[in-house]
Amino acid sequence: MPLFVEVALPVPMRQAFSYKVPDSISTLPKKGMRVKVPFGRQQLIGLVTGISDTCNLAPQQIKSIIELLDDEPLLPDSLYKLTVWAARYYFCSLGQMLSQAIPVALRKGAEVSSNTTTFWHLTGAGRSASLDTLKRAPAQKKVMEHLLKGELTQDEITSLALSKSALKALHERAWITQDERVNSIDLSWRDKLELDEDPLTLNPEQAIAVAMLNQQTGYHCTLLEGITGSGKTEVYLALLESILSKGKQALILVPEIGLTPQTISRFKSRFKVQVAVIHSGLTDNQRLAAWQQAKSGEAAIIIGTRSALFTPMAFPGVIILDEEHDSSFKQQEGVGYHARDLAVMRGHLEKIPVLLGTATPSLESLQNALSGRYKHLELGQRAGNAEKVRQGIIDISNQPLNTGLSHALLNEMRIHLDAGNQVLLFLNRRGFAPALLCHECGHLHECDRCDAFFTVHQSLGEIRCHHCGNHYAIPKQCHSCGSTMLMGQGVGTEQLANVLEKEFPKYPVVRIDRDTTSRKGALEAHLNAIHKGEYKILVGTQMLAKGHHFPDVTLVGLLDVDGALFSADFRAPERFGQLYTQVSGRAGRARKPGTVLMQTHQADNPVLRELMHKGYGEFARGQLNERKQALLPPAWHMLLIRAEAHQAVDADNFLSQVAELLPQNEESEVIGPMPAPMDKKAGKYRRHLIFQTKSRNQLQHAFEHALPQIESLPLAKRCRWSLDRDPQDLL
DNA sequence: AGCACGCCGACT
DNA sequence: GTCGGCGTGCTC
Repeated sequence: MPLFVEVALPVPMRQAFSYKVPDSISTLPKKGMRVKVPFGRQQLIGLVTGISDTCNLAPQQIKSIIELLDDEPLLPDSLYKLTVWAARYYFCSLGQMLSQAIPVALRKGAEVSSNTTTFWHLTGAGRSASLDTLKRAPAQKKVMEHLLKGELTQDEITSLALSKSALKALHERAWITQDERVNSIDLSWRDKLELDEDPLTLNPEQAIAVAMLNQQTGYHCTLLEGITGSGKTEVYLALLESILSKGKQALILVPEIGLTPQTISRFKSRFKVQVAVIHSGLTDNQRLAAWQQAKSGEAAIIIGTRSALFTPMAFPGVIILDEEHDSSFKQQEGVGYHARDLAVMRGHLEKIPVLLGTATPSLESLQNALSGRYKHLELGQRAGNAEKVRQGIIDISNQPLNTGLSHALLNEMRIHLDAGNQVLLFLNRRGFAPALLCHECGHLHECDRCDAFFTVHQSLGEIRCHHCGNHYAIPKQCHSCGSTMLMGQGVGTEQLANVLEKEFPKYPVVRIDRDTTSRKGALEAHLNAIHKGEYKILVGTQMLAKGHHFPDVTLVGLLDVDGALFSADFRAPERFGQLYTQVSGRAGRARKPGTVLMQTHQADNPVLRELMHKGYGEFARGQLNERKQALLPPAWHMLLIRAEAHQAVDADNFLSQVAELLPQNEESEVIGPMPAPMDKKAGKYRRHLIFQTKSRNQLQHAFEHALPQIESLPLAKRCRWSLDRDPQDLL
């Protein structure tokens, strides 16, 4: 009887493909095993998603599997289910989602080392046999000579390039034999957990949080809202101790490994267990090794970024997601999955607790905590006796500015610098100047491929578009009127650093942005130098705010508050509130009191005032209310449909047709099509359509219904389009 | 997503 | 005359 399998392939088509299982394949394929199949003119590796003895395709259309790559399903059932759920939720093909969920090495067909090892050794007959009788079988003689020295594993046989047929012949002669032995996996940590250092004494808040967490059984999601310095990591460690001592593993997700080496080393140095750290510096094979350690249960703790969410665990115990508000947990390219949301779903499926930690909860998690879906734990006390920061607003309306710096800020900087401290300035614009302006005709030089101005990079002698990478030498004459009176308009980090060097010649300046840290290890080197005090003035973009601790920084200046508050992006205020809270929580730790100053034209802005005086918690609740009023996430649910075409009308018409296919009523709304905030990018026109519904299920059902019709629209082939569920930004 | 086929501009 | 640009179409 012929046997057919359904295979999910890493292609964007939302369908499975059927293949015949040839007689040459003796093992029965099972759901979740990898197969190599012919696909068009190429060969792909996919996962079996179904087995059946019938197929309704015409026989000549069906090809056969080339190879079955596994002898058992690759993923535990819970992870397979998670992936199926995610593919449905994010409206992508199962194959695409599955290929996100397995290590690259396995995607390329690497072998999963099995739990057993095959050993070859001599039999009694073999030992007493005379090698002279093998004169005419040199290959067999070679095998015998090797085995006389001791037994060999199958892998060693392969690497010694010993002949397979010689092995077979000797086996038939009963001179040699093989046996399978279960690999010794060291799981001793499960029986007796040993600590490498003593836990710190918890303060009452921490102790209560740990007690609450330890009470839970099965699935539970907890938001741990702990202000900077309140000791969240110590709570994680205490929770880990109880999980590990039960013989269960922990998966810890962090925004970016390179940025939090201190936190990682705390996990590593507390327990005498194997810790698998999955970071971007690993090769495909190292990643696979870490994956297998987690799968076998050898690694008790697994620490990684977004993609580590899919790491299988033999003894799942807990998932901890640190800095849960961080936007890097949402994948931006391809399938835009959110590791935080999937972590919660994984916790459900594995029946284990999930802990989300942050000083500045995302509005999504805050809403869940307030509504009671998540348990809400708060840590409000700072460990140690750091003093509260001084905060202030500098009103720069009608104030003379020196390259974006007010007198008030410069004076304050001088005081802090002269006292021997460091000063940190945030400016969210890279480069020298955000635009090149003609002083005579007022022409601003615009990228010819995007709807954006060129940024001037003085040191590189070029103008560069930050949206597509397009760049030219700085023009000598205006492109519009030919005047040579060209000047930079606005201030970027490069120019700011230059001016500060002149203004404060005694104090070395360092600039941290994507331009100065693109080289691998450059960021770490800069951070080290800052910690050693080699620099006194730190100029940087958002990336300087992420998880760094600078104990000698006593003054933080935010130069471009207005830009952050008045953005086309509905999440901009939330992100600003998080940034502000993170930096003000870090200014002046230890004995030194810190000061945070914001320059703005909107000194009376109620949002700013609320953030300053009432703190992030109140601010976030206010923002949550505004989102509810505006029917924005997380109150409503959003799907962003992006379309891109050479002709703007193609994208427009396509999205209009999509809009027709979607329901519009009191609980379901379609906005657009409208030009994307960056209308033209890299020479293509971009349009957006937003589909919003009151409930998650409405969105799911309505769009699932519309999707096949959308895919069959003729225009769907004329433009490039993509779906982004729960979009992080609309740019 | 790849990969091939296919039809129009600047080069040996 | 060809090499190569990317538009379009197909993949069990």
